[in-house]
Amino acid sequence: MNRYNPKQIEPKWQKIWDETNLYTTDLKSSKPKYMAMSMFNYPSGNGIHVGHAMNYTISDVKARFKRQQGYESYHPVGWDSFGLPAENYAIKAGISPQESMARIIPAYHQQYKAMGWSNDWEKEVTTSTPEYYKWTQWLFVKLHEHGLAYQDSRWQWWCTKCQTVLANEQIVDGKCWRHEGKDDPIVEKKEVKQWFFKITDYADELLEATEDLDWTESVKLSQKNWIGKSSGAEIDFELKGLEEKLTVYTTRADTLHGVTFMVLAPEHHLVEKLATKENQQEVERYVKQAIKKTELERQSEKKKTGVFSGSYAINPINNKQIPIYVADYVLSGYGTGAIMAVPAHDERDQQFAEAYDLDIVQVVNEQDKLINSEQYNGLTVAEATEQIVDDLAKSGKATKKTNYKMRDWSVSRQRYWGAPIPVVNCEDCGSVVLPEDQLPVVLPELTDFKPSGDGRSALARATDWLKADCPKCSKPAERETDTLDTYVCSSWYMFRYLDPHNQQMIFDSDIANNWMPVDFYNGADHATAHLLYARFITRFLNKIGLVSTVEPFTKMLYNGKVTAKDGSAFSKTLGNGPDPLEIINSGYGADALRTYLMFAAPLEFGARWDSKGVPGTHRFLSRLWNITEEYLSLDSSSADSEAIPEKESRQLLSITHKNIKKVTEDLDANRYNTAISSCMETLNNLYLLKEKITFSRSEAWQTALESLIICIAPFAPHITEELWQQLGHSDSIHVDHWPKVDEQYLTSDTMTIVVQVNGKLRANIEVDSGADQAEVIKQAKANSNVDSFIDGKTIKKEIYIPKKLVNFVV
RNA sequence: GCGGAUGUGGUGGAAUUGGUAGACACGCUAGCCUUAGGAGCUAGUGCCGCAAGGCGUGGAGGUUCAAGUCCUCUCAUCCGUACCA
Repeated sequence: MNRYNPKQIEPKWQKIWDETNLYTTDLKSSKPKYMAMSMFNYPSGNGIHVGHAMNYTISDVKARFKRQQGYESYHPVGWDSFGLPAENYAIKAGISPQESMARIIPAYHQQYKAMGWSNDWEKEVTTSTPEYYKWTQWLFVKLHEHGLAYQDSRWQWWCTKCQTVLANEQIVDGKCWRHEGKDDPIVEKKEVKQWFFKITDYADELLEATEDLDWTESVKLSQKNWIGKSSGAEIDFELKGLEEKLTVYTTRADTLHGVTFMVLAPEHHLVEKLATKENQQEVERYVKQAIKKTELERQSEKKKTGVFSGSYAINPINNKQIPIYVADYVLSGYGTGAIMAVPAHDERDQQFAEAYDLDIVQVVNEQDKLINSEQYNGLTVAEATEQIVDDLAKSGKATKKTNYKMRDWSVSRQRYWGAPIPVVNCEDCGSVVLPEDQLPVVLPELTDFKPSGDGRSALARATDWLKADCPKCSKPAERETDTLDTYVCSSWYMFRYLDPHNQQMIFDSDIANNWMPVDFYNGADHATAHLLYARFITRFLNKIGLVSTVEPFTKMLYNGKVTAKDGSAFSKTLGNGPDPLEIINSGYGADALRTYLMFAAPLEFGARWDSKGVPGTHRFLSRLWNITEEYLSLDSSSADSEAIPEKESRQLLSITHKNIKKVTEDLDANRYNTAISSCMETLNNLYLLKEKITFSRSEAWQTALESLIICIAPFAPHITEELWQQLGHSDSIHVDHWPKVDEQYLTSDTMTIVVQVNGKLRANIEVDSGADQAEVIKQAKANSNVDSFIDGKTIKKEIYIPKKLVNFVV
């Protein structure tokens, strides 16, 4: 008998699948479609790690399951190949990012294939190729055309290591998302001219649609918090001795009588004007020092600081004079960058008031009613908020206003390795976006990829490339040296997967309308950034009529990460994670690795790495192999091999169909771990049955084995393909083979009834399936163990749960 | 702080509408077998107890014939977030 040898069969089938294009998707197929994918990979020199193995196996199992069920299933593959690591590597190693990608990506091909993932390689997408980024640039042009891309000079988070601007989403614990190590610097602020995408225009619809998404709840919640909608009002305060007004945003207009001071953010444009002569020096000093501070420093400072400006504002509700302070606990980026402070009802204002000895006036009592508020006394908070804003609005001093935490998406990066922003800067016309027919703006080849040193990217060194004629006035001008944030590339790649070679359009709308949204999407990261950007861009593509869907991903599963045995993260820098290829090559094979990762825990939990785990699933697969080999070695020529007794056949088919039902339901519901355990249980039962009943080349045994193998196929594609073939099939198990549950085998002649006395288990009895309540209770009482507990006692109550349980209360 | 989740054997984890707690796997124990291997097979394995039986899902109450599951309080851990006016 052959032993199970993954080292032999896995490469064999990988080669056959490749040669027969088994996983090439026909996007125009008449079959129902299914698209399952994981967030695509950022290729680095290190190759795949066990976390990738986890992510892509999840979507692969899904794609395989659907393909077996008869869907035209698409499991795409691509590379998010622009970005910093490749550029930094290029600076260090002295080879161009183009060159290093050309080396790295083919190595990934080998690894993906070794994992047995059913990717469609004909439609592979690489974001750093001009064929792809032409359309990333095109997207920029279109967004600009529709008023959703604009340029603005702003204080931006700046990573000194990357020498580039960062979006809020790219800051992790006050540090750059690429440099969050212990010795890495905290981010700084720098005023830079940037391009922005106006995602805030879509804030409301994104927020509203979030509720209905079939996504992991925690991601939905993060997105809601990230958008951070709040309803309030803007209120104008007149300034003593100044023409200008000070506008504040508040959600608590009801507390207007409790305002005892105003606070401006240090960056506020009125700070300079409001600082009186006596206070000027101190204000300037404070502002200078506050702007330098980083978010991390502000966080660690528990004490509120600030300075008095010397000026006063007039409270529009009662004309009282209120002192104006400058303090860094007020942020310039939120609301209007200025607040009305109500120390009695806001903790931060209270801390500030206590530190600077300012008045605290309570205006709301414990019953949430207004006090010390003149004609508004007695109103509830909700009533007063409404009425005060209405009253002030009559004289134009207040307007209702909705505010969002979410900022516009900054997309400019001062880096070489990205899609050039398709803009020409002309002395006369300013920044001019290129017309479509001048795309792509191809990234020039360079030898030195370091930022130019003047705040611009390395592209400033490409002197020939820099020269371009202004599309408006045709005068000589200079190209933009910033490139696009890589999140732009990844915000629309799922569309390109559907039409990767199209030279005329970003993608074909007919195909996209058939295939979008993606049915299943998973990943262990990017809850807010990428997943929000992709939703935004999809909505934009819908608005301009390119696709009928508004959401990119129907189902999003936020899976857990693979961690060390104690639950701690594998460190990238230490490289202490297990190497999937090493595990495969050591003889356990990809099937055992895949099965372990999917079996170890629910997908949302992630898997804890246990070095005994893969040997465990390898044992399971070996047992599947061995029983099949033993079955195949039975004599198939004799007449009595045809059939086994009806009762035995029924036993076999009963466990078989129970398993089919369980696995089908679990795969649909993404409960992979219990699907696998059901298959293990079924296999154990087959081993037991083989000793108890006739083990022969019979239809029942053939069906039992084949069904089990089909159910395991999404997890372990190689061994199942091999056994399928050995069982006499010439087609692939992976296409259009999924068994139907036959209900007749799910019922049985007898049922097991649990018998309790006073809620405690006393017996399990087997009764006829047709038995009624009286009959079941009669048999329950007849049980000797039950009898010993009820004998001589009065039965107060008999509870009967049909087909399940009897409980005697004595 | 706030928001969200999760607490079940030595370990990872199972348990439809409340109805046999611990499926499946790892580990461990004993026995068998052999081509002595990273094997394979069989049996056992929540805790206490010789047993009958009792106890048991972070803790304390409660509802119920019956609670891992529902309610109240409480503790712990993890994740997200960070002065959002």
